[in-house]
Amino acid sequence: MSKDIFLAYIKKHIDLNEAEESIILSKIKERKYLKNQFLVQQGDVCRYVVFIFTGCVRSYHVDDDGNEHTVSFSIENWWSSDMGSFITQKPADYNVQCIEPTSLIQFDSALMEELFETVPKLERFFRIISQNALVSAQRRVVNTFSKTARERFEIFREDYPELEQRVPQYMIASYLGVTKEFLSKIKGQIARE
Amino acid sequence: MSKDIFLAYIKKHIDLNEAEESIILSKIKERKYLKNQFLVQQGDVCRYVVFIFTGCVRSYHVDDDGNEHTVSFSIENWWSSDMGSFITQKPADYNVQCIEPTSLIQFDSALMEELFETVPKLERFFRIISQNALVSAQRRVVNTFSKTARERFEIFREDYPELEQRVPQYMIASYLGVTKEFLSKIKGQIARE
DNA sequence: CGAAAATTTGACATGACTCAACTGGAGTGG
DNA sequence: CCACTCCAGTTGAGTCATGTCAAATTTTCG
Repeated sequence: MSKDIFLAYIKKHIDLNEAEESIILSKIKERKYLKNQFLVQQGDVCRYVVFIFTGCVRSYHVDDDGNEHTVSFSIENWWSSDMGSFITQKPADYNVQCIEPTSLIQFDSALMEELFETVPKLERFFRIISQNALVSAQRRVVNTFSKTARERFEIFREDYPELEQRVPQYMIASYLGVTKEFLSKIKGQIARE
Repeated sequence: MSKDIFLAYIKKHIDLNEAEESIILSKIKERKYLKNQFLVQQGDVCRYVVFIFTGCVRSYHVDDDGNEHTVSFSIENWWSSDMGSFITQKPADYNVQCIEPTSLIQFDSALMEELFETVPKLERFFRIISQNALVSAQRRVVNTFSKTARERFEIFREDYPELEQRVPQYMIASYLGVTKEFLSKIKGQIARE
């Protein structure tokens, strides 16, 4: 059952006993979204952090010129949210939208706190997750500064080989920080070699 | 006393009782570094996370072409480390170097785990800290993609007004993701207005 | 004071963007 | 099942933001 996926995922990072497992199972439930549905819209307050069973979700910011900038793609066994908005309860900087039909667990603040109280180990779990995400985000900053668009694209392909198939090219461009036209030219250039 | 700064800082995020405070105080001690000393060198394994009382520390990556890319500046009441290396015990991607005489606390893995065991609330504390840092890092990625170098510089000035005085310009340039020459031209342009 | 480091400035080069036109599916509906 | 539209992707010409390199100037500090 899909909730077990979640337990298995937690147990990659911390140990859980039976009691803790059943507490967690009792508090979470699966929810489904359709392709193109929004989990958060930029400007709204983000009420949930989600854990994804199946599907794919994109977080992106639309700037003053109307250009989209993809912050992250989240797929099976990963998290998504506008954390800044979730924590501060201020308007979200990002849209969070399903780009496939998606099945997930939604955690609101109350549920989070309840889980932390009843299973304090989960603080550790989320600490570890957050630290890992921070390390990736910093690496992305450095890559953006030190690599050309083409290199970043090649790294992206290696790091997330499945995503290139699942995600429209213009979204990948906006994740890499280039225009869709330029990414297309890069692909052309690679193909010609 | 400077260790109290650390307690006060923790207490901005979580509550501590007397017992917890004294446990923490008993386990930490101040250490001083001179200007230009390295806390970590790229390629070494990072053994510490540090909390800074006074001074300033820079994390930066040197790429294959020999160019520096600043990941972060850390000053009073903030953290520094190569988290990726600290967590995985693999060679560090970053240099972490004092750019002022710096007084700090060093936490190695053993001390971290000991603190987490004796004061479990600290897991929560570090979760919160990490989440906040993640939010900033993501915002930085989006800014890099959506703003010009000049805009990024102006945002930097607003966000960290003190740093511009304390940090050499070429390091700021490498934090913003531009060359030192180009940042100089931006400043010239701003001054001329 | 003198040497090294940091910053400024200018000429030139280029990676990446803009805009506009074109191509090629993937629906949709008549 | 064809015609039409819509959206994604491609391609090319021209432009711009930023980089490179080298020289000149200023600041820092032993």
